[in-house]
Amino acid sequence: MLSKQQLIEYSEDARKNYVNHISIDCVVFGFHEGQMKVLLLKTHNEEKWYLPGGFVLNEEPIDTAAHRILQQRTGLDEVFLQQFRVFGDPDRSKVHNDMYVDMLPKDQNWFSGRFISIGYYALVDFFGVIPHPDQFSELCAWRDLDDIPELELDHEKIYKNALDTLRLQLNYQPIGYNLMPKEFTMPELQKLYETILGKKLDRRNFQRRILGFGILNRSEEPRKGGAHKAPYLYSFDLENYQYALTEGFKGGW
Amino acid sequence: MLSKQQLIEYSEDARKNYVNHISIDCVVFGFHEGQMKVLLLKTHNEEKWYLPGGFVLNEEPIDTAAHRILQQRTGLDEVFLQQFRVFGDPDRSKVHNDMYVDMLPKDQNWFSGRFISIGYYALVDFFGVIPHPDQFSELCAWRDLDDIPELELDHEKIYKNALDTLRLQLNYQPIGYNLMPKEFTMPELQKLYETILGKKLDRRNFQRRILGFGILNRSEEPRKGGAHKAPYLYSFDLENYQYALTEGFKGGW
DNA sequence: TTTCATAGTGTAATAAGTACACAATTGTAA
DNA sequence: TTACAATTGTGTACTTATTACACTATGAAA
Repeated sequence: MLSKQQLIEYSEDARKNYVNHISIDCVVFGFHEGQMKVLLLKTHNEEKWYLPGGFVLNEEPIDTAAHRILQQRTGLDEVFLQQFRVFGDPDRSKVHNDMYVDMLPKDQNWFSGRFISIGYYALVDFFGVIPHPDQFSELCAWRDLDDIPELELDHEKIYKNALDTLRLQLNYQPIGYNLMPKEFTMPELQKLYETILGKKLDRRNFQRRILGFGILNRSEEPRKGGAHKAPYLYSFDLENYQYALTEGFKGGW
Repeated sequence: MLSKQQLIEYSEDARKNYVNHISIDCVVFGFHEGQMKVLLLKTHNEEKWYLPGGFVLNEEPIDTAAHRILQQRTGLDEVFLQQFRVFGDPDRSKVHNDMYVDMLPKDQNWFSGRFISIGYYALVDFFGVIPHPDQFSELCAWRDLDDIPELELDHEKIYKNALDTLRLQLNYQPIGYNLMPKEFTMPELQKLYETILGKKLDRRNFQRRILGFGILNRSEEPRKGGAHKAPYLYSFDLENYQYALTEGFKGGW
């Protein structure tokens, strides 16, 4: 929560530079040590968790705004970003309206009105991210998919909706390129799918299917290191990957 | 285009009642005589065509706003409506900004600013619709999918995006209930799919597939009338249809 | 009653998805 | 050095979906 002085400054700046009534919320997915993770913010001195978000500059395309917001939270310039839904319940930001209602009169108070939020989800390279809290937060951190804290406002709804969308996308888009390192083993890639879907997959069938997409190259040298047979290393065939991204996997009708 | 007096009245009303910077545009699909159709508006004394659209009331959920807007254009209370994408290019409403810029000072002019538009598509019963032009338009009319005029602003992009989304949805959702009459023949339903997809399908395979979804009931009595074998009549099994709507058709992963 | 238009139906071939088991390789500990 | 544990690579039979394709049936009009 902002102090009165902070609110005055924030509001003045925001009212001048941002499009009123519009916000952006991002669900940022990363993958590390066999676990899917989401980037969350925790406010100062409170156990209140939020999705990273922000507003749209007056002359800024909304996708650019989402990239800018993510750049600020993660340090990353190029991420896979996709809008997936608008959240426009009139009461969705009521908590924030009420929080600041007494501090500033309505016509000066950035948080006095309703915000309709555009939901984006991002797939990012875990190691590329340097989490930066925003001015409302003391902490910006990864949380495991199966250890998400209670989220404020309607952010749980937004997060769940993003995950559902991502699961659906698995059926007609490749997604690993933005989440995996350059080289990876088949079991590692399988783990990514399993953690997104929240269920186990059959090793052999997974391999056949994913290879069938034709977006992987196998390198000659396997990776050694464990007390077991050395797995092959794979990397994405960028050309085919890009093609699959735009064309989709299976025809349907 | 509004006259100055109209603009003053419209702006005053809109600025009081609607959420600024947000608009809604609807792509309304109907089906009649084997042709997929879209509902379009034509402005007074000009050959300018638009998608039906509107704004969000101050305390109104966005889905409700979309329903209200559609109710005003079609007279229909219950339609299948789905948001599919946000269009937020800062220049997208530039033509309208410029059109009215000299008539009213910025702070009073509803059309002075940028509008970020939430795209909805609707599937409606063709015969239920009584098209009502809005105050900008002299005509509200159905146009065949293969005879869409040039559209103003970014409405062509919105329309095409809606159609693409609809085509994708065919793969994991039933869609006919909102477009077909109570009873229909298999060839009629096939025509719907063909006109959405813009291509011919095989009769026998279509039938097997659609029956496989388990959302159709066949009535005993066929429909007579043509100089050919009388086709069976089908209707949707609402319970299964509803289930398929929420659960989707095929599993994928 | 013949003909035309269009509906109903089935089957073989191919491709995709599922379930399941054994052999190979690496590092570690006996 | 050898046996073992862990985990990888690979193949096959079975089932289910998809595709391609052709004949028979019926109702109305000539």
